[in-house]
This record gives sequence, structure tokens and C-alpha cells, in this order.
Amino acid sequence: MTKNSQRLPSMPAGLKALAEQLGLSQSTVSRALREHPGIPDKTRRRVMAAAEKVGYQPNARARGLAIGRTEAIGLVFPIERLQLEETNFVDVLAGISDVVTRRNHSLLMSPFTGDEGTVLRKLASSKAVDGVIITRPLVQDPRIALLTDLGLPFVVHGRSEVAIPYSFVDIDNEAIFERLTGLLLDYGHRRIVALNSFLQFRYAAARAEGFYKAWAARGLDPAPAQMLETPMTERAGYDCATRALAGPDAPTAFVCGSIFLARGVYRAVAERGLKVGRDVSVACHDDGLRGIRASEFNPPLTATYSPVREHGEHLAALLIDLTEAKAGAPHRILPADLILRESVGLAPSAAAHTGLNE
Amino acid sequence: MTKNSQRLPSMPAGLKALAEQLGLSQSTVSRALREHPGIPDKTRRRVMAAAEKVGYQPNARARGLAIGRTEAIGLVFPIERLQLEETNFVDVLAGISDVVTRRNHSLLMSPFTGDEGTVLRKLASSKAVDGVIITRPLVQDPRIALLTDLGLPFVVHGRSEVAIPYSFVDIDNEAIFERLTGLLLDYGHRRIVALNSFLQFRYAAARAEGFYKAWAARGLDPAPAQMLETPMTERAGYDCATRALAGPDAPTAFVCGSIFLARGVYRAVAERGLKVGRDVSVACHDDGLRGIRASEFNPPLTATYSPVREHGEHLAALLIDLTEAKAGAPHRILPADLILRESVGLAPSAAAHTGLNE
DNA sequence: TTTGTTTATGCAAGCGCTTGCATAATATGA
DNA sequence: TCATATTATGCAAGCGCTTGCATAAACAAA
Repeated sequence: MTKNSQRLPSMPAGLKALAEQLGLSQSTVSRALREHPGIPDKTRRRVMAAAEKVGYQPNARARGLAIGRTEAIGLVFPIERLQLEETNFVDVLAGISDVVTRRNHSLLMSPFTGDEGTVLRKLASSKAVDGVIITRPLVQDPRIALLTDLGLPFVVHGRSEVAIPYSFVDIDNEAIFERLTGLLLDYGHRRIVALNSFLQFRYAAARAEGFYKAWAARGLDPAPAQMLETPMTERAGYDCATRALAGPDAPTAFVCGSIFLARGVYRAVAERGLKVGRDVSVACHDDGLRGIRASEFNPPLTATYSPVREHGEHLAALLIDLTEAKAGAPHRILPADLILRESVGLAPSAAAHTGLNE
Repeated sequence: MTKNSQRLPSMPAGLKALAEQLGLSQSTVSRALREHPGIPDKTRRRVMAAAEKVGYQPNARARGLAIGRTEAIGLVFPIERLQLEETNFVDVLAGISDVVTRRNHSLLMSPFTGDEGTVLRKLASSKAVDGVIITRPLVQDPRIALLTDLGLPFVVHGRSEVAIPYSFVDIDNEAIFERLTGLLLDYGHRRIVALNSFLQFRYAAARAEGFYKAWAARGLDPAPAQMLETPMTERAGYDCATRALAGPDAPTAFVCGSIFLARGVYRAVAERGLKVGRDVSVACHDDGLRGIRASEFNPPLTATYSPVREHGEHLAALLIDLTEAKAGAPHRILPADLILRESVGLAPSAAAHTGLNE
């Protein structure tokens, strides 16, 4: 009877057992473990020591049921995001994981195929998580209204143009593209091609705005400029650049929405026997992905820098705060510094263009 | 009173409400939804229709508490696996996600820093998941005994040499390396360098065995051969190959444990002005990672092929089966076909070596 | 009609925890 | 010493579901 604890460290070991063993009630033990006030230090310490000793862990299901929270958050994403070869998703995930772990929460992955609304509804009504992170918002994203209606706390990676207040983590995409484009303009480039994602996504739309704003700010007509909507892949960058460089009035510069695109552009430029930074300039936004460093491009790539891993950290932190405090709709707009490297140079025959565009 | 349902689709909508609305008891509704026998078809259909209509989803916490399962599985991994730039982890994860979703389960990510045992114990006693997937087992892996003791169902990606029965998904690493090595030997190579992972990992140990077995099977002495333990990165492949090629008795062939290593070897070979497939042969094991195709190497890479994405699918399927049936310890050893491409050629001056080694 | 079966449904306990309220024990002030 | 404030602890309800057992209703057989 006394020696039955030596064998398996895995006996039931619930609150009840622990309480009995201590000669206390479940309530007292529970409160002691949660450090509720009113439990004398001495008792608390005794309880905690015993809990530690038997490795007591509250049953998450029961606790969740009782307190009405799970201390878990969900990450909802189309399953392809994990399968794509070129995606920043994994980096965001790494950041999220990190914080979730640090804050003693769990991360429930909710990959889906088909309709995201269904998944969100299910997540909300099954109460499996306290909140969710959603990604890649559209300019008008219906998920925001849905989640608000459902009463499921959420934070968005990126923004949308909806009127409802909500939490998000984002960068200033408009300013970023304005900055990159402005840089090229100031170096005398006028025939600039912007490689952007699809305009239905708010970040792409914002970047488009920024792109045009840079011209307007200088009193220039962006007429000869082109803005292309394309997937953010090396392949797409290569194809677009190849096509653009082959045409009449070949561009002297590219602004890229992702480092993969920039890679493709580099390849196209090289293949044409040209040199990045001399014949063709390239400026890019850099998500700071694992293992792809703008500084190691040849030549090193001029880019605005904002590592999405940190976006992930903020997303998780914000969401957990939200589920704990039920307060407002905090958001965070992260900075993105422009780092000048060698991929941007003066426009060839810049003089011919300066001042007069066409 | 009658028009209060039009506003928010998010009213409580628990079992109780549903039952009241139907004029039935919770028990009947519950059983109808779970398709228990004894509920007449007519009732069942009526209940299901109503549930569908109000979008009823059982509260996962409550259900979990009641049935003693969560219908969620955990994936336990050191957080770095997500941060590494060269890792097959994401591909495995994609496979797992896929099946977990298809089988209506949830995936709880359990990244950790520090001691894995602690995480597993916690997961087990908090009952947050019905089972876990663990990865990268050591030759002697303590986690297997621990999990068995804890009574937490699990499946291992890979195998270990422990005596306890357990479930796993693996490939025949020994056979794979024997095959790759044998191929090179049969092409007349004798100065072969094997780039392997660290031997504490069972898969690496098995590959080492296979490597030596190939020599033994042909009555050859592997004396001039080298087997290197190294991280599975492009960089490491490059460094090892560069060093090896620079030395006296430079190898004429490499066997690589990962496609990243092979990449590095290609780079080193090219840098030395040599040509893969003619001056130096390379054979590899290919995990079928997203976006890295052995067939697109230049020259195309000869490799044994077993996509880890499918490993992931099997891992999840096996684990879910296990948690549902509590049956034995099923395992799956997946095939890996050898695909011949141009990276392996006859050994230069093969004649000089054939038959007599060193 | 009465009894025995079968079928349809409901009662209530229980899953393991939290927490409002009550009580018992102890300390404080008169 | 007694009333009163102050701890320290426990009781029991409840979180939303499942499920063994009981009951009621319907039907079949006698």
C-alpha cells in the first residue's frame, strides 16, 4: 500500500488525489496552486512542493471547461501555405511558436481546404481555442466581420479596409513602396517596373499606392512605369523581368515585393548579360526569411527590412493579451528600415531623363 | 422574442438549447448526433437538420472531458526545427496537417526549448492531446520508454534500438545507403566519401551500417573510404567536399545523406573545375522536399527517393488509428526507389582500381 | 385484455477542475 | 471573558457533454 508509488510516475494524480494526500480540500489546493490570495504562504508552499513532487499537471480539458478558456490559440491557414516552396509562412510560424511557448499557451494548427468561414465558425463554437490568428487579409476582408460577430478574439497579420475595429500586426506597406520607388526615382530611374502581389490583398494594394505616390511627390508622371501583379516567386520574377527587359523601352529598375521576386529578377538580368546595380537597379522589400539574406545577393540587395518572424511574435503576444484582458483592439505597425546596398545605382544616361519624363 | 435569432448567429447554441428547441432531452440529441443505435432514423434526421441549421458544434472541452479524449494530437519538436533554413521538418508537417484535417482532428504544436521529457510529461498529464508524434530518435532513445510509462500513445518518425515495442514510420536507411554505395562501387569507385549525419541518431547509424555493408558484400575493404559526420546543410556539404577534393587521394565519389549536402558537393566540385558525373560521382538520398528536385540538379542527381511529406501523412494516420483502437504497435516502413540520373558515372581510370583496392 | 418485447426517450451521475459562499479556527479589542 | 474582526479552509454547484440505467410508449403475442 505504501510502496505503490514507486513504479509508475503516471498514476492518476488528479487534484483530488493530491488534496487527499495533503489532507486538504480540492478548493484549497486549487487556490494554492493558482496563488489566489487568502491562502497562507505556508500552506501554499506545502501544496506547491507536493504538486511539484508528484508532477501534478491540471487536466487541461477540465480546467478549460471550468474557467471557460483553453489557453490555446489557433492559427488558421490554407494548407498550401505549408506546401509552397516559396513562402514566408514558416518564418511567421516560428515567431508565433516561440511566444506561445513562452507564454505557456498552446498552438492549435488549423489548416484548411475549402471555406475558411466554416473553419472559423467551427473553431468559435467548439471553443477549442481562445482566439485565432488569420493571415493575408483582403482589401475588404469578410473574415473580420465574421469573427467579430462570432465573438472570437482574433488578430490579423496585415490590415483590411473594413470599418470595424480589430487587432492587427502590420508594416507600413505604402510607405515602404513609396520609399523604395522614391529611391530609384532619386537615382534618376524613370522606366521602373514594380513587381507586386495581387491587388485584392490589402498589402499589395497599399504598396501600389505607395508606388504611385512616390512619383506624385516628385511631380512626375508615372506613365512609363508599370506595375505588375504576379505571384511572389523566383520564377515569376524571372519571367516578368525577362519579358520586360526584352521589350522596347526596357526598364532600368525594378521594385520587388518579395525577395523571391528579386532573385528571379537577378537571374533574368544576368542571363541578359547585364549587371545589377550598373545596368539595372533592383530594390526590394525583405521579409528576413530564414536562410535568404539580401546582403548575400550578388551584388548585395538594397531592401527595406522587417523580419516576419518578429511579426509572428507580435501576433501571438497581442492575441494572448487580448484573450486575457478582453481589452480594446491593440495593433502594432512595425518599422521597416531601408538598407542601402549595391543593387541600386544611378540610372544609365540619367541626364537624359532628369527633369523630363516620357 | 421570435426575431432575436436573426442578428447574431453566435448565440450560445449548446446542446441544451438545441434539445429544448427540439423538445427532446440532451441525451437523445447527443445520441442522435453521434449516430448511436437505438435512435430512430426520423428523429436522427430531425436532430441533425436542426443542428445543421443553427450551426451547432459541440464544445470540444466538455466533450473531451466526458469522453476522455480530445481528438487532437501533438507534434513535439525543438523550436529550432522551424528556424533552420535547411530542414525537412516543414514537409513532414505538411503531411501531418493534411491527414489530421482529413480525419477531423486537431494538431497541437508543442515546440520546446530545454528538456523534451518535461514537455512530454506535461502533455501526458494535462491530457491535452490523445497522442504525440516524436521525431529524430536516437539509437537509444529515452523518450520511448518514457512515453510508454506515461501511457501516452505515440508514434516515432524513425526508429530506435530499444526493446520496447512502439509505433513508427521509417524508411530502410541501411538498405538505402547500401544501395547508393553499392551503385558507386559497381561503377568502379573506390575512393568514396560518405556524408552522413551524426551517429547518435538511429537513421545515421543505420546508414553507416549500410555503407560498410556494401563493401563487405563485394568482398572489398572500405579502408580508403571515409565516412564523415556532419550537419545536413549545403554549407557542410561544400566544406567537406572541398576539403576532401583538395587532399591526396581525392575521392571520386560522394554518398550524401541529404539533398542539401549534395548541393554543397556540387558547388565544391564545380568550383574545382570538375564535373559531376564525369570526374566526380554523387549519389544521394532525397527526402522529396518542396521546391528542391533532384531531377533539376545539373547534372540531374541520382538518388533514392522517399518524400517525407508522405512520412508525415503516415505518422498522423497511424497515431490517430492508435488513439482510436488502442491496438498493438503498428509501424510502416516506406519504400525508397533508386532513381538513376546523370550524377553517377564510371570511376575515372576505373580499370586501375577494379579488383584491387588501395 | 394481459403479459412480454421491443422501441423511443429521459434521468442523473460523472468527467476534473474552479469559485461563490459558508463555516470553522484563530486573533484582536473591550 | 465575550463579542468581533480576521484568517484558513471546505462545501457544493456548475462548466457542457456523454452514457448506464430506468422508464414510458408502442407493439406483438397469448
